[in-house]
Amino acid sequence: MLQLQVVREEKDKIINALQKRNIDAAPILDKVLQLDEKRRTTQSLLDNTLAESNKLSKEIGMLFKSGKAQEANVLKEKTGSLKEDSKRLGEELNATAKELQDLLYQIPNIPNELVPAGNTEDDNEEIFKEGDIPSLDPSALPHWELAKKYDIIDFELGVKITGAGFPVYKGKGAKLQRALIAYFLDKNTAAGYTEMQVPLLVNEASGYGTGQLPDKEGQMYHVGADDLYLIPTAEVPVTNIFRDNIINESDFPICLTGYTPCFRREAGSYGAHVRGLNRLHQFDKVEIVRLEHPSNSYKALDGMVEHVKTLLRDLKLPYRILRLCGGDLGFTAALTYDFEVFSTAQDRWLEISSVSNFETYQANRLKLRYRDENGKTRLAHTLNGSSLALPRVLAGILENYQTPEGIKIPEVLVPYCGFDMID
RNA sequence: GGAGAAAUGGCAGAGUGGUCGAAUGCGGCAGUCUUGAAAACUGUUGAGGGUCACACCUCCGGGGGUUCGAAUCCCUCUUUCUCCGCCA
Repeated sequence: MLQLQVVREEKDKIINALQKRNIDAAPILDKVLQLDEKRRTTQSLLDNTLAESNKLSKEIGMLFKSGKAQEANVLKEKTGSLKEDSKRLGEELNATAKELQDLLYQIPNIPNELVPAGNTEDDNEEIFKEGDIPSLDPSALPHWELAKKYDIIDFELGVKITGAGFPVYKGKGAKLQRALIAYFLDKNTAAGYTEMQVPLLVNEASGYGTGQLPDKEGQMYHVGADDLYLIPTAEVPVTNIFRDNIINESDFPICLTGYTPCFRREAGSYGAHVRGLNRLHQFDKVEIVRLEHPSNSYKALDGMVEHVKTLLRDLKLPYRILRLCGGDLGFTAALTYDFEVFSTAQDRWLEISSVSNFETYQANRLKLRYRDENGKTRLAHTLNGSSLALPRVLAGILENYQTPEGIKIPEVLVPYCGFDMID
């Protein structure tokens, strides 16, 4: 959520910046400013009314104490109309504040100046590419065929138990998955991130805090009986650890990592793009989250990108990094880098990580602040990234490491797996 | 799931109708002393709105009510603790 103060002071700048998202923000910002004005006027009227009746109450108290009950009763009568006024003004204020809040929720984050203009994923900017694309045998298979051939992932079984998009990992497939999780967590921990295990269901306030609510509730599974949401990413519970917190400036940076399953309802895709592991309702992911001082958050973002690079380098997977364009940028992000692994057998890039700086956008909703050197509270910056999303890494490994003899295990994972070949 | 108790500032904890945004202790910050640190001492220290700055307003788990006036009384919800039951 944008800060009101920023909207007040930099309206034109915001309108300009949001054009990159192909949004004309002028009408909504005008409405916001108008409501803000109204809110403040109403607040001021209410404050004066309350001040008046506070004063009278004090006087009445004094009078009663000194035995002047009659005079007190005269004053009492005066408070009646003040009470009505303050009730009416209070309701008006609440209604205005709510309307204002709802509008602010609808405005996405301001893109960083590095964000390229553009409408779709085709307009994303490739900024880095590394790793050799292996030349596979013409008989090379996509991962869903390999999964069947070596009996390591069973999609039909998942359909029986739950439904489409809930695969069952079997034997060496399950073990490889567990190895990846352990490996990623170890790497993240070594890089200074503290490992956390967090709840997989969150309440409504947490959903609002990181921006999944309102508007995107359709993407999350909702447990109606208890009004809880299954997390779509560890970002939600991990970042919400700090909701309503004021932290010391000296505590920056705060670096956390966590492994969780992620649950996404993901409506509306089709064909090969959802085959196999490409798109699931339940998948595993290791996430990194950082809380940063505003002056350091972009340096931190670069640091996170460098860190994710090392994971892919170690796995010897060919990948590229994209800077997302305005049209593809997430609602809450100011700048996002996507990592994609090349799936040789599918002949396409698969997104496996998304690393973003949210600046103060989430922090404003979370009321996540720090105290600066003058003792003033200011909003912190939040960042997060996948390190990494498991299924597509798995797909990439299966497809790129396949040989006529079987699927080789990337060297760094062999100690975690306890085997070096799936055959 | 049943019975009882409780929810106050970063933490502990006082406050049962008016002068309480809230005693006190710890912690934090600044200073004195010290070569430096510790200890001791002194001062300071909740958040939000509002204002050029003040004034002023709101907040004692959430919501509602009684009252001229509520941290304090009433209703309700949530959470925590103790005991019992069930259970990985």
